[in-house]
Amino acid sequence: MDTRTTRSRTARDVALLAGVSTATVSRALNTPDTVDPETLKRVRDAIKKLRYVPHGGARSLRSQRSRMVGAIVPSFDYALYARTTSALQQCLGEHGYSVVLAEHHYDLQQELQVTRQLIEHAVDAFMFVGLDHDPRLFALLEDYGRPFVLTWGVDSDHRHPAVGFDNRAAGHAIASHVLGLGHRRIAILSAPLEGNDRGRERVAGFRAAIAEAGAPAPHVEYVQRIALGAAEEAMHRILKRKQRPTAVLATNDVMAVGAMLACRSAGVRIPEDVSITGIDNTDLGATQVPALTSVRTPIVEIGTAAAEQLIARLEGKEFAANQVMGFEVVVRGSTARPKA
Amino acid sequence: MDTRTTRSRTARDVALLAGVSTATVSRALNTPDTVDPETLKRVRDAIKKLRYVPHGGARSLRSQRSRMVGAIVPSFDYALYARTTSALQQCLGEHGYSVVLAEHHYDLQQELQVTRQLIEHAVDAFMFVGLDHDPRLFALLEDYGRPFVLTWGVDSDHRHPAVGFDNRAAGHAIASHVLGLGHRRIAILSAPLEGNDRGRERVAGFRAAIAEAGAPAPHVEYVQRIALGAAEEAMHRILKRKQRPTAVLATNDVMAVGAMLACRSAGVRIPEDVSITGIDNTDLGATQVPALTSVRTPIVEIGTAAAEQLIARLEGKEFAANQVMGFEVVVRGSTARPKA
DNA sequence: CTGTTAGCGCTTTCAT
DNA sequence: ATGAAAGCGCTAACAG
Repeated sequence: MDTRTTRSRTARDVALLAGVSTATVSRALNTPDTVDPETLKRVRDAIKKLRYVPHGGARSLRSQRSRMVGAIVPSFDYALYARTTSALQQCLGEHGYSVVLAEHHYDLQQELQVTRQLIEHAVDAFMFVGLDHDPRLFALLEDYGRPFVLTWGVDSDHRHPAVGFDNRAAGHAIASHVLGLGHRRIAILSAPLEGNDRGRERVAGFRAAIAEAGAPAPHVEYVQRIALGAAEEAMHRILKRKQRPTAVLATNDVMAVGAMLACRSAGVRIPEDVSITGIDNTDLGATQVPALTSVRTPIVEIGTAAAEQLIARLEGKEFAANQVMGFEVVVRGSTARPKA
Repeated sequence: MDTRTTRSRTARDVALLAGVSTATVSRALNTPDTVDPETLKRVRDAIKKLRYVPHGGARSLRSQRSRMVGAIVPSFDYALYARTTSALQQCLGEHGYSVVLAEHHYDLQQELQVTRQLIEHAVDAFMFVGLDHDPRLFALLEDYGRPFVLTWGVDSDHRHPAVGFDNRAAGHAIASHVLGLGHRRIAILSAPLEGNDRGRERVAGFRAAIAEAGAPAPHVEYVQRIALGAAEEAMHRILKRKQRPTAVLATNDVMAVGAMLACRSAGVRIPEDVSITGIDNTDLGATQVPALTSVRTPIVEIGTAAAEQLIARLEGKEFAANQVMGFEVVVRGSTARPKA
């Protein structure tokens, strides 16, 4: 069964109604200033009357560009990527590009797969999250000449265009805050690190700061999935250890809030009994009682910068391939000096 | 500058390498069982070797279908739509469809605009949120023969396919819970209602329950945007009123948590001084102290059902156009009997 | 400024 | 089971 039988209006129909050729219809659409104002009006009227929408497939077949950009994120669920993508869309939309969004659930194989699918749909350029990717992904993008930008990290070797911030430095900064309060027995609550360079860098930053301060090496507790429930379970495991830490550094806010839930149900007071920190400064963390100490990361700026870079490249303009943005530790009620 | 110069592999290249015609390449891809197993293998090897990805534009030009589905939501930011869309993608992905996501920021004009853009990109079918839409949207979809499904509501007149739940009943249910606790002086904290049938229905449900209980008509305070800060401001306005309500019904969890923030900063205790309720049962609300009383809505089920319906329609199978799902009031610590 | 023409890469008859 | 050939709707090159 063909559900598409109704599609009929083509440039030909518009041309007929306006009394011009299809070439003129095309010009009216793409380079209106090269068309006589009167003709232009006739064409536009015909377009409106027929509710004509050009066929993007035919267009991309011919012109080799679709004006679509793919944004491939780990998960829609995590509010951060939603905000970044939203900013990306906003900016690209203003320049006439559509955004095709896909998620890969932290599976780099699936990331490769969906990218292939989007290349098939003639997507012009890509935004990816993080620096860790399957080598075949880069080969594919190279093969098909698709510009792309990595986000949420800094590629210090400048092997690929990337806009983001230094996750290791962010981890270092918030760990330093906690160490500065006097904590020495510290645990790390870590998201799964496979194919997750952001998490890995953050943990590396935690460890570096702890080592520099001369404190004992931290226990690292891994969380199965980036979800409140999983983080809560992991925190319960931490709380059951004989040497309970006085501070817990989580690799992101979701992990940290999960830890808070565990403390509440176990009757452990924050920050009196244990200090907790997140990273990313989400609403989820900021609205807790006590409010979560975290790192404000450049969520929206990343999306905007990524969009601007891609637009520049698609239009053959100059662009800054590698951009490093700032972050800021936001101290709130979930951290305090350790007792005695 | 052409950034796409690298694109070269076509069905022709594959055909040449495999020693067959392009027709056979096409068959190998689309109807493999009609191709000799040996030939099939040769073609598949060639495809792999050349890293060939078919050109979707050409395909959709010829076959009139792109295997893309558009999901058009008010905002990526609000976690709910992200979850629904995620479920939609999951389900469609398993059937070989890609999802193109777009947001319209509660602007029905812009919704029409992006839909047009997606039709241009040959999107086969659509999911929209809510029942309120520009009449021209339906005309456009009709014109181009694109199946669509509305979500997050029930179209009791069955004018359009819709899967969701009864927002009015949900509002009625949670208001009844609050009334049952003995509250009579009630305020409503409402999201902007323009083009937002979900909110409107929820408020209608609140009002109906209040009227049925014989309580005085509620004050309705409008929030500028669906954002914590805006809701917090609105709640401060409520708290400044001479007759302070004993309960506040918010049209969703974000509004409710914003109200909680205002109470905290104003030293108003929840639930002793004021009870607060949300709708949608998000993590944001569930993790507050006290935890937010809310309505669990069928977030994931909606996405899955929408996907299943669209797949069925695209494949010409039977489908249930209108599906109504359940919800459930989740009572937590943010509601209690009013004092004295 | 506008029309004619060719062809983008693919699928689909129609032959064989 | 496979190939030859036509053509989907559009844009770019070339005339005029």
